[in-house]
Amino acid sequence: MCNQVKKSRIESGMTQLQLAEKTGVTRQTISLIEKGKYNPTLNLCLAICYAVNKSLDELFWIDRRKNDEKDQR
Amino acid sequence: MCNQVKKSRIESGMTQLQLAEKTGVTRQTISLIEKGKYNPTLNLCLAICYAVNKSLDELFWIDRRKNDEKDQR
DNA sequence: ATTCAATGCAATATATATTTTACATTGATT
DNA sequence: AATCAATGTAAAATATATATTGCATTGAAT
Repeated sequence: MCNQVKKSRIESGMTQLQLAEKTGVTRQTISLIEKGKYNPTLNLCLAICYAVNKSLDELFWIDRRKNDEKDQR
Repeated sequence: MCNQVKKSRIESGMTQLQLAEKTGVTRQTISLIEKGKYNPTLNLCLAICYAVNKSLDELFWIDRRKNDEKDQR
């Protein structure tokens, strides 16, 4: 519902663990990012992009949040 | 040399302080991001995009790092 | 030559992203 | 029905993004 990481990872035929290893983080980190419960770091976003061969916009762009939505920065 | 934040901020006619206020962070945070010394959070990247009306790719994309470059995640 | 806005930068404090370890569930395979 | 890979999740620990405060410099304007 938030980002396209899970979709792209599956399209790339990778498991969470494989993507985690390829990007140098933990499986939980990948899991939580896919669940939209994490606010990942730019460098990690880029690493994921490289791993699944997508751009930042393709994986992480979110149309301008409505101004009444709470954001956690 | 790393991202296009400073360039886009200036084109938008904003000062570091104005961009900081608009994105809900501190001036130092903006300063360090522009200097490429910070690894900002995705939500902050998005807030900056919205503030200067650019996409993630336009502001933050970095072509796949050479594999001998150190990365700090 | 002063003033002031904009910026760079440093030290310490705080919030939060990420790790570590561990356990539970589901679905496929045997 | 037992095993195993893939995933979800939780608590505590660690690393690091961000805030806070404060001072220095530069350049434009007066």
